[in-house]
Parts: sequence; C-alpha cells; structure tokens
Amino acid sequence: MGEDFVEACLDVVADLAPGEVVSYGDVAERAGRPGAARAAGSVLARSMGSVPWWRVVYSDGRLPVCGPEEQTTRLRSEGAVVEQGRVRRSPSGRFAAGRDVLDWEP
DNA sequence: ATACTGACCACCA
DNA sequence: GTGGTGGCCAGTA
Repeated sequence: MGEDFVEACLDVVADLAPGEVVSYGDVAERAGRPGAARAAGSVLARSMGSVPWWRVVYSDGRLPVCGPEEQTTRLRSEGAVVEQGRVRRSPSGRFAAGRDVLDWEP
C-alpha cells in the first residue's frame, strides 16, 4: 500500500489516544520520516480538523496555534496538563499519557 | 528542473 | 528564562 507521507501522518495522529500528546517531530518519526517535522505540520494544517490536531504540539510543549484557548480546553478535557500555554512534560522527556499525569502532580 | 513556503527543531549567545 | 540563526523535509507554483 503506497502510503503517502500525508496519509501516514494523518493515520499516526488519528491513532493517538485521548490525553496523549506528541510533537510534530514525533509524528514525522512515527510516520516513517524522521526529521520531517515541518512537513508534518503542513499536513496537519491541511487536515482541516479531520484528525485530533490538538494532541500535537511543539517539541517544547508550546501550542502552535495562536489563541490556544480551544486547544487548551480540549487537552485539559482529556486529562493533559496545560499551564501557561504549554503542555507539561513527563520527567522522561515524553509528554502526557493518561495515568502518567497522576505521577507528575507534586 | 529550480524557488518559495510552512501549525518544525536544534543549537548557541 | 529569551531571542536569533541555520537546517530539515514535503508540497506547490
């Protein structure tokens, strides 16, 4: 099946579990094109909300879109910890993932 | 084929 | 912590 990079990225994002947050670089890597973070961003930009785009953020945890209100609300609704326009990261360096959220809480 | 663009990332001051 | 620079990849004209 000739998977386009686009299809692969959309599939990866669609496969993300609620509360799971990854970076564009991670999406590209999972899609089979490590280093194609920018291209992955273009893909999501064109996705028009056909996939859970709010679960994808910058590698720093910063929210890509200006006016992160909706994204913040959605992420918080799924259990992710969003503070100061950023998604908190786990000690391991990865982002939130359901149960792990409980571990971070001080 | 080349040139420009973009919801990126790592590095360094 | 911030701010600037270069490099990366895929899509489009």
